[in-house]
Amino acid sequence: MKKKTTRSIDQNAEAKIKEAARKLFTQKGYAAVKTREIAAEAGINLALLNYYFRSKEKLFEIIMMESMQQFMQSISILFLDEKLSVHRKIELLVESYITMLLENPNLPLFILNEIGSNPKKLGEHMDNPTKAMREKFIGQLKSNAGGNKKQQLHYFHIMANMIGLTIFPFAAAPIMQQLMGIDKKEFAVLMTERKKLIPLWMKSMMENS
Amino acid sequence: MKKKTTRSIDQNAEAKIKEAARKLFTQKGYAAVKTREIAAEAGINLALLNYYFRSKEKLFEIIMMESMQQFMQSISILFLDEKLSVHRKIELLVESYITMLLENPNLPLFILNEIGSNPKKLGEHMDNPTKAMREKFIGQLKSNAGGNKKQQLHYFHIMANMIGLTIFPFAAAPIMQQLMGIDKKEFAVLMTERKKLIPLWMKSMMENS
DNA sequence: AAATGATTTAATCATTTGTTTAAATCAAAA
DNA sequence: TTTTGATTTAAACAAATGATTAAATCATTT
Repeated sequence: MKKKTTRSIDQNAEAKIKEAARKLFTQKGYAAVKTREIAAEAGINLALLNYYFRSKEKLFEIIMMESMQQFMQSISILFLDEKLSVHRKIELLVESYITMLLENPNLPLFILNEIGSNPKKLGEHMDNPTKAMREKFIGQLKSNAGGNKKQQLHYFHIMANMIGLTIFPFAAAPIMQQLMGIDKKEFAVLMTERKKLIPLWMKSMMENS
Repeated sequence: MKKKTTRSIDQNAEAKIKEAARKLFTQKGYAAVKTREIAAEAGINLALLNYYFRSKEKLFEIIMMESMQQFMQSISILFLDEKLSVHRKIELLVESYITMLLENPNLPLFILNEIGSNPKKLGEHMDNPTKAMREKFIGQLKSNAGGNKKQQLHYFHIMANMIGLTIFPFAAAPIMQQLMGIDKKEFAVLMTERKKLIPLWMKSMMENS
């Protein structure tokens, strides 16, 4: 009995296919990517794709699930902590997200698209800890209406702003760069600046709304 | 000599095709939409599509161009005005954008996607007045570093925040709605709230950055 | 009414695309 | 070495897809 017989020295085909698929799917979306393209990018034969993953759709499902997890997992760990204040959580979330997005710049658009065309399936891609954390955070936001004079900002605005300020520049990077004449290096610097800036903005936003 | 012989009473085929194409393209993107689908949605024969517009790609080009113009035109008119302050311009822009996006909720994702995969073509879809206006506004932003104590916020941040706060909720609407249990009606109300809120947030952001 | 030219249709073509099949190749076990 | 089972390949299939063709239909002009 053998578990695995690695034939090629470099990297086994399964991993190469997944890597190629992830790159292409996140870049161009499901429909625009052809199976032959994935095979070529992976440097393997077309039939291998269906041998390892039963179909294009199955392969996509896997990529999608992993991307989603990567997207959610950045938060779930630290967000369950009861002792952290909302502001501290925002700091941690923004920091961790921007770091992750600098490595995976086209994750936002990919996920926005996929969920946009399949809103129902969102729940399936999320594990329970993630859901629990989200509930907790929203609860914490709602019950945070403490000693403020003015009425509390709707938690939708707070979530939308936090996520929007963090994620949007990545989704719009090509436009922004082209439109404002900024190259990839400057972009990275600016995004790193935002790790500190966004929490400040969020704070003043929540205080004098 | 005839200009046009409108056969069908309701609406001529050309317009119906364009309308169907716009709906489907903006919903699912170029590759995911099939010519037969457009024909069915428009309630016409497949060959008509190629009769009026030479090909799927040509049809898409038209939809894309019109969408882009719709997106840019909201701004170009009022933004050339020298006498308006930056803050007043922000108020006008946010107001006008949100109004337009409530009518066309999937325009943002559509444009982000298309430009994301074809950054070079961005310039072609923009007319000169639009470019002029953009230059002017950025110039106004840069030279606005007046009497502030702290150093001025990079204009990239200002643009990114203004556009992000305005547009992102629409791009992420399906996720947000699903995740936070908000229906379309509430969503519209919240977006309308943001017409007033975003300019306030932008102000405090630019003052104590 | 007949002619004209625009509009619309059904049928077909050629290519692309996802998937399958049957055979070849290779590494490890017997 | 031979066998065994996993891995890889070339070739082919069936359906989907963008586009074309040739004929039919309709509204208007003559």
